Amino acid sequence: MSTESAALLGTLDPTGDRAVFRQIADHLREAIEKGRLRENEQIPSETMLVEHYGVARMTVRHAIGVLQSEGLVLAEHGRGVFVRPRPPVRRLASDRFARRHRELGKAAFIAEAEQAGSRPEVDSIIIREERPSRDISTRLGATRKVLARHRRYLLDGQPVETAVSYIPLDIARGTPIAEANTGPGGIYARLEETGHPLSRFDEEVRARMPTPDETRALRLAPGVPVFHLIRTAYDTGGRAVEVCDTIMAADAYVLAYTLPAS
Amino acid sequence: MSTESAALLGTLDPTGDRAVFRQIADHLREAIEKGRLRENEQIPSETMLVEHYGVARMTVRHAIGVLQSEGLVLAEHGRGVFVRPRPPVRRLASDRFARRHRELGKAAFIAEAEQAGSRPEVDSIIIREERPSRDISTRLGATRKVLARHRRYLLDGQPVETAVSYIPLDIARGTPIAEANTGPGGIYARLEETGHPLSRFDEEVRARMPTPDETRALRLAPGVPVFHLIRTAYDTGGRAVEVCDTIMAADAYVLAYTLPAS
DNA sequence: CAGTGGTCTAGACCACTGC
DNA sequence: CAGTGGTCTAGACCACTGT
Repeated sequence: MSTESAALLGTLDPTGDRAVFRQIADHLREAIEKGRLRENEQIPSETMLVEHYGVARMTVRHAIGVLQSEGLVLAEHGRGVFVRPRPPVRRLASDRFARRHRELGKAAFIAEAEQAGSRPEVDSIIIREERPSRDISTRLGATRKVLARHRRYLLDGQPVETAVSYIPLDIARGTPIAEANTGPGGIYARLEETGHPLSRFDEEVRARMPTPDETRALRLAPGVPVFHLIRTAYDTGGRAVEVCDTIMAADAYVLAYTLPAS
Repeated sequence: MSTESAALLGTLDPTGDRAVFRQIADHLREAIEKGRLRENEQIPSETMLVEHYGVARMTVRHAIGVLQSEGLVLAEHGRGVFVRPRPPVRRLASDRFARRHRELGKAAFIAEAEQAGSRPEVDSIIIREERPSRDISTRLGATRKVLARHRRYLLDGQPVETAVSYIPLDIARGTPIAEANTGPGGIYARLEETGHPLSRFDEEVRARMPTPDETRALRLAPGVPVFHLIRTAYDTGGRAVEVCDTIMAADAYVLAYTLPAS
């Protein structure tokens, strides 16, 4: 492997003012981008890089740390450092909450996953009454008591999304919305049955690095940001009847929207 | 300051198996989240943290590196490490390409910025004919030659967004679309005038960590992901007439969309 | 100038993986 | 067991900031 890495990697430029660890990171990044190192392939070990470049081990580790925080490689303790594969991507279409889907009788996530040949699961379900944060309360029209539905979604055992729905208590109490199983079509179908036909959803999208809690809940690799979605559902009377706060692993999703031109 | 930091920070738990640098990062993160360290406030210097915890300097630096990659703090050489303020956020509404805005005669970016009291600029403009990538070509219906319009947007001197528009050459050639200044309402207004009234836009949203090029072009701080938007404009005949590929600093934007319920 | 962060060394010991 | 990455030390010298 040592002759291979000599071809794979360049040599340091000692005159330039670019830090050595950055030059090493540049070499490896280029090898990945040019395809000389492929997905899931192991990059040269720290020992080999130390020998190849003639630098201290901490310098090599620093370079690898840069690539990790860029999301390009993943270190596995005792095995090696590997080029990160692009995970399969779920595409969320802007019509995913259209009524015709609800009428098919399955919750959106389950139906989509099964169609894609994945095994969907929902766990960590907590349903309880809460006093909403200021932000949630504002979005729900100054509501003071809500039903909160927490849950986590998994595909083939891999967590991909956590979500919390907030529904004003006067709407949710005594309905299947307060049950673990909300029945065919999910809570949106129940809202429409109980006097709140839906007119539209407003969705806000943010992206940021995860908190340690989110890293744990979604088993995120280093260098993977999260999408933070806040969706508000309105009934035909213009009342906000649900706010859904969702965190998703950004490398597992493409969000698709259609915007009107008129 | 040393007495203050003793109150600010906890003490290490030598029995637990959580690494020392993680414990130090946890203490600082908690201080930031609980508000004991405010926006733009300097955190204790490396020297102070070394004394407070009785560890090597590299250990303290590792802890600070964790917080940097989470986007919580920003190190300034020779000054100190500071709690990152949340930058002012631009909100992109889903009606931002509605015809009524174009008819006001200003490009969307300029109009929005001036209304918000910011000073908008556009630079790095490159307009040239290109052969599109496979992906762009597919989105434009297998077009083989396109006009590419590269540019960068700034607010108050701070770069916030880079964008490249691709327009099939048979549509763009000989029109103001091929000029640096496309005139009132921008290229969408010109497309509508030249036989391509617009019907809708499809927009795809991704988020990931930036490449080094993007870090430079947008002057991104460590720990800030980017939004990657790919928007396709369709005319009323169903033809894709433009693809716009945009990279935005994710900490400067909230994307807002409206989804239909029916 | 003193104080700050940035880079780098040359070791040490540990924990995990796979044979 | 050998080889890998993870943590940590105790120094060194440098570059930048502000007074």
